[in-house]
Amino acid sequence: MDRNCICENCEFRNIVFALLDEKDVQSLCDNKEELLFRKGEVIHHEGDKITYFKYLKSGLVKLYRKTTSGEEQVVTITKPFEFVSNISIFSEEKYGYSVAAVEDSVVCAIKLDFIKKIALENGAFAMGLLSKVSKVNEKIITQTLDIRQKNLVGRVAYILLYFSNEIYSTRIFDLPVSRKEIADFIGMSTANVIRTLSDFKKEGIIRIYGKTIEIVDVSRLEIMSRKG
Amino acid sequence: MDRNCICENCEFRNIVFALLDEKDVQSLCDNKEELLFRKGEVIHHEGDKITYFKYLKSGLVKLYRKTTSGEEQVVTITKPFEFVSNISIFSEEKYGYSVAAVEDSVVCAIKLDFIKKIALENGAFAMGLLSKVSKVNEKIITQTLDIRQKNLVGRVAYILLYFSNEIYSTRIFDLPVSRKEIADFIGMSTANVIRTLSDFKKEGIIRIYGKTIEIVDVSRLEIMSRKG
DNA sequence: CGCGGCTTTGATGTTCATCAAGTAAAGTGG
DNA sequence: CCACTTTACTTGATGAACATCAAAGCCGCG
Repeated sequence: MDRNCICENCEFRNIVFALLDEKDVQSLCDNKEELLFRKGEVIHHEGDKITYFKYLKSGLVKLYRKTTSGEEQVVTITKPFEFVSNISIFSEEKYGYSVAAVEDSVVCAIKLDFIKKIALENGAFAMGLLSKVSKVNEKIITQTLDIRQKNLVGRVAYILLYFSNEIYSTRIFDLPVSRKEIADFIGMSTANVIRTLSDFKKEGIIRIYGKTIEIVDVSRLEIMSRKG
Repeated sequence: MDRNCICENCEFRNIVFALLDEKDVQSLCDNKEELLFRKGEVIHHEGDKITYFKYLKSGLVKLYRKTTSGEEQVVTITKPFEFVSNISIFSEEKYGYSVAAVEDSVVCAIKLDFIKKIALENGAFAMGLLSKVSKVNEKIITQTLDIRQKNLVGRVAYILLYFSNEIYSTRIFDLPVSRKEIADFIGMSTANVIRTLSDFKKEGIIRIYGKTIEIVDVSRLEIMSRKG
């Protein structure tokens, strides 16, 4: 029982597992699996039964769903230590959204029953979960509403700033998704996303080398993001 | 201590307060306030400090926020027993959204600290909250994504079906909001919302008597809602 | 009964999707 | 490693969808 548990030092512990005692962290460790997904691989499909509490340890994933007309609608793209087994994990039987890796990703999966059992016994832990779930959902809602209020130019600018500020924290980065995926994310046509990126390039706001984007003029991009 | 507590029979008890014992329900009763808001009155503004756990007992409310360009963006319109002190109540200090009554409404308000205290001691109760919060958030996300994927005609059809099916459960009802508010909800211009309603009327899909709407041909409306 | 806000309709212009055709890039199999 | 195939990207031209503007009708309220 005194063997080492790597969960003890997991960064995620401070986010929702801070309030577990040693015994619980130990059995957490026994109940978890770490899974590697390569770029492009699907972590789960919408409609799959929810049996695991999953979160992203490293990499990058996209949440998406199929629309009635068969196209793909990207809900959000999210980085480590946000839930992956979004959104409905504590309210539904089945996933409402698919999740796929857009970069090589490591997912930590814990049996949902186990999480629920601990939460029932430990109100503080349950409240930690509640707070985290709220935060994640709130982010998605805010982002979706933010995007909705903008026009084409504003949306493309927003996405570039999102990757730069929220995901990579750097002015130069590799786009982890295709132009089409960006289009599915912001609800515009692929051709117009590309056109807008070209326009930004012509105006000297960004530089493009294939998948690599460099933001040259952050403040102008911010202005464009604030509506159009 | 054996005086009657009306909370005991409140319909909301079965939704999240089912797992409280008598003592807790009693002190819940002592800690709550019921507030009446007239149509048009604001229940709280975005940016206000969150101190109460609030839910709608009767009536109808809209969640909304101001966009950067100063317009109003309606997040959702929600009926009794959904949270009003949405969305960030367990994760933020301040409201991210305003809430206003669109019909005369009764709101039950309980000190948030009190709710948190109970949740910390009672994991089952906390899990009930978690489940309910997830469900409410999920609904908002799904609705926002559903609206986003539709065109003008589809959005107007969707809203009519939403009021008819989700809110009023009847084919003939009084619109609780102005045309402009519908426009702010579905992200289209007021003029085009009106035009589309007129078109539906001309085609015999609905009948309009001022604020009163009668849905004549549900199935055609459903077809229009499924994309355009 | 007159004023202001909500509603309606038409005309005009902008924004954006779609289509098409071509180029670059990235797999695939020999 | 090269030829081949496929998939992603790019750009222009066209038309559809939608916003905006303006003018008029309606309705409630003081």
